[in-house]
Amino acid sequence: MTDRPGERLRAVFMGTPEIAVPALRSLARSAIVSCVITQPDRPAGRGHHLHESAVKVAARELGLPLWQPETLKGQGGDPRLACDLAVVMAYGELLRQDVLDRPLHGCINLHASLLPRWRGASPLQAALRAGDARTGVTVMRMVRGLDAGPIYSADELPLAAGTTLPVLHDAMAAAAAAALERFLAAWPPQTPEPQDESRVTLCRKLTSEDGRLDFTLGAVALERWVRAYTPAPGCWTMLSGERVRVHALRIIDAVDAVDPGGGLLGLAPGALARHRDLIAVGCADGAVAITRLQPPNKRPMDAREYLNGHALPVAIG
RNA sequence: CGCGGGGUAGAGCAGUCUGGUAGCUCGUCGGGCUCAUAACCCGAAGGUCGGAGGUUCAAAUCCUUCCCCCGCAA
Repeated sequence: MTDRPGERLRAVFMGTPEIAVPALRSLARSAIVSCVITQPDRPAGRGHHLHESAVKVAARELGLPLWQPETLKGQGGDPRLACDLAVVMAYGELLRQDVLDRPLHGCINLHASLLPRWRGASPLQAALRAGDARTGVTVMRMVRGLDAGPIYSADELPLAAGTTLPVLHDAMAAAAAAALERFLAAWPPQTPEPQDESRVTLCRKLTSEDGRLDFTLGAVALERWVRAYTPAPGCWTMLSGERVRVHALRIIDAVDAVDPGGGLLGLAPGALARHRDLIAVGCADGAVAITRLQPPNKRPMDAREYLNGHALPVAIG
C-alpha cells in the first residue's frame, strides 16, 4: 500500500469536532494511525470548564497517540508529523506549507461540500440555507489556501426538502468516512482535478448574530434559514422584549390563512398575530408560523405550550 | 471558581419580596348543545409546590444544604 509493498499505510489524522469522528474510525481500520492531532482542551460551556474535542475522546477509545499543539505554526519538523499521509477533516487551523509538505505523500482533506462550492467553515449550514438540491463530501489534496486543492473525488448527497441540520450532519460524517475508505482502498490515488475557480463560493464561520431573523425576507428564505441554523448557531428573534430562540418555523399557506379576521397572509413584515395555536409573523411575501421556540432560561417548547402560559407576544424584531 | 435564570397537577405559567386551607390557560375523563367541530356550556379527576434539614402556632413563601434543567458568553 505504500512504497513498501506489503506494509500498511502510516497515517496522521487531524480533526476536532464530532463530524470528523467517523472518518477517524475509518482511517484506524484502513491504516496505521501514528498520531491524532486535535485542538487543545479549551474552557467552554457553562462554568468554563475544560472541554475535550470529540476527536480526542474517540482517539482515546481507539488507543491512538494524541497530540494537541496550541498551533502547528513552525511545527513542520516535529517527528509526530512523520507519516505516509495526513488526513484532515475540520481540524480548526489552516496548515502552513512546512506541515503540508511533511507527510511523504502530502495531506488530504475531507470537506463537507461539493467544492468549489462552499469553501469555508460552515458548508452544511450554507448548503441548507441556500436551498441547494444536493451537497456532498469532497476529497482533495491540500494546498495552501482555504479548501482550494485539486479534487480526488466528490460524493453527492441529495438534499430532500425539509432536511434538517442534524440529519445532514450525520449523513455527511458517514459519507466522509466512506469516501476516505474508498480513497485508501484505491491507493495510490489518481492525479486530482483542479477546482474551477470561477465557481467558488465561500461560507464563513457563523456566530449567534448570524441567526437573528430578518422578517423582511420571504417565507421560503426564513424557513430554510431556521432549518439550516438549528441547533447551531441557532436562530432567534426578540419577542415581547425577550430574546427567544426559534427552533422551528413553517410557511403559512392559504389553508391556514382562512380565518374570519381577514387572513394572515396580509400581515406586514414583522407583524404578529395569533391564529389558534399558531404564532404567525408577517414577512416579505406572506407569513410564517413559529412552531417551536425557547424563551430565555427555558426548554424548547411548541407554540401551543408557549401560548398556554404567555400572553400573545406583542413586539418582534 | 465567567455572568445569569429556573424546578408549583400530563404541558405552559401565576403565587415567593409583604408566611396563614394552591390558582390560571391548555390537555385528560364524564355529561350537554350541534348536521358537525379544533367551537360553546356544565361537571370531575389529577399536586407530599425538585430532595433533605432548620426557624415558626403555621412554610410553595424565610434560613442552610444537596440534586437537576436552561439562557448568555466562550
